[in-house]
Amino acid sequence: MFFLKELPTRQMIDGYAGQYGANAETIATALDMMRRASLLVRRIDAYFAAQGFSQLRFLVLIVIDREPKRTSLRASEIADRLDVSRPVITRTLQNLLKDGLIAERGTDADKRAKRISLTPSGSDRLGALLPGYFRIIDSFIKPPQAPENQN
Amino acid sequence: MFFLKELPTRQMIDGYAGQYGANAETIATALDMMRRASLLVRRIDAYFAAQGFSQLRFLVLIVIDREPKRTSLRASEIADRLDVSRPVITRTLQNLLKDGLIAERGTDADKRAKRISLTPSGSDRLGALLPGYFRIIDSFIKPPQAPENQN
DNA sequence: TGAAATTGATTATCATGCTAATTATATTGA
DNA sequence: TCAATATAATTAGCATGATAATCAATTTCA
Repeated sequence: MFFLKELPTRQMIDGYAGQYGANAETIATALDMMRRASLLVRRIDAYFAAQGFSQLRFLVLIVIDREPKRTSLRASEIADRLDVSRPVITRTLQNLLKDGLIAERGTDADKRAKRISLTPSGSDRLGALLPGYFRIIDSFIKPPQAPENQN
Repeated sequence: MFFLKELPTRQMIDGYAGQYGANAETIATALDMMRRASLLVRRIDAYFAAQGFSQLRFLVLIVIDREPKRTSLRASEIADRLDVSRPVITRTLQNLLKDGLIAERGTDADKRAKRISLTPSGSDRLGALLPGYFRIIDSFIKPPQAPENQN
């Protein structure tokens, strides 16, 4: 996350960056992108929090659901598809399991591994969350009224 | 942060979003922005962590340093300029104080408030961190070789 | 003017990210 | 073949984000 509310003016960036040979235009573009993305991520996180959920749990359900030709993934495959450390995957799966949104089965081939699949309840939950998720993203990019700054 | 490594194809987005009336193009743009920003924030965080620092501490130093015509800010003014909760500001200031990078003085006008200023050490630290910071941002936007995917 | 409300800052506690270390199973190769 | 190495997953413990509750000082206004 990028927490600076008021981005520096081009002039200010020059004052900092100019002496290091960085391009102020480039820096301004990157800072703006980070700030905008942070605001969007904030909204998305707030949306999931309001549903007693989290973006990461949602993404776990998504990667299982979207996998072509398969209904389950190993924990390690889920970890491969998400840019989050393994222990966080473990904990997130434990929570999803506790809530009955996924099911685990051992694998025959490798006794260490687990196959994770969505339960009907997990599918339902995912389906229930998707419309709001897309609505937030959609309205963020092309706002009905003024976006940004909610404080 | 947005943790999905492989963004969904346009087709896949249509499969999810189309039924909810969202524009797949818009969604794809937003997901791409979030992913790119997340990767950049990761690099920046790694940079500061390698220096035993953090992006937030850096931003605190920046907002004090860049304030025109003043050499100190109240804690609450710092909080106003950063999109982070007050308790996090308190803790971050405590750490910066412990490291001797900022100094605190009470205010005459309001005995609750604190005026925060950079120490020479804090100024030096900020100056030492800036070049690397801009270099990362600069090279992320226009990469010398291939960017993205470090795992 | 003094009780009520507000404000600046902090503490307590929780959630969620991380790395390092551990456990159990599989694989490799001298 | 069996010791060494690698891999899947977990546990332990830390850092840093959040909210709710608290304390002290200030401001408001009946």
